[in-house]
Amino acid sequence: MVACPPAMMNPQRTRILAAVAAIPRGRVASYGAIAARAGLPGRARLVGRALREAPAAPALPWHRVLRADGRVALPAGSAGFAEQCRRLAAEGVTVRNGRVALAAFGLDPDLDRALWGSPG
DNA sequence: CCGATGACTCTGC
DNA sequence: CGCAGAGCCATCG
Repeated sequence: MVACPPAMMNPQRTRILAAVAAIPRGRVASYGAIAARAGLPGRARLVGRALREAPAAPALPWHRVLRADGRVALPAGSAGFAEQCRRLAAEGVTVRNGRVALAAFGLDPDLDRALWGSPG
């Protein structure tokens, strides 16, 4: 029998999920930003893995996580893609052709720095 | 240990 | 805007 699925509570993943959960409603953030906020700079892929293997968190606003260019990371046409666009729209986030204007809905670097206390 | 894969990102053309 | 290459790191065979 399998000891334990890879979905075990890891400190790293916990931080990632926490960073995702910290995204304000109606706003979006990139994988890289989440990774950085989770203390894992350069591990954007890890964020994707965490989200992919973290369906155990129904309250997790995973739909607020987009790629660095504001596009939905999921393949267009997939269930997840539609779901993400739907949830974003429900929060007032304008999704245009599977893409979100980070300039309008993305977290401002300056404001982010002020709120999160990142070194500047 | 090595090669392949992936909800990533940056740079160059 | 699109495509290709390289860098990145964790997981799997």
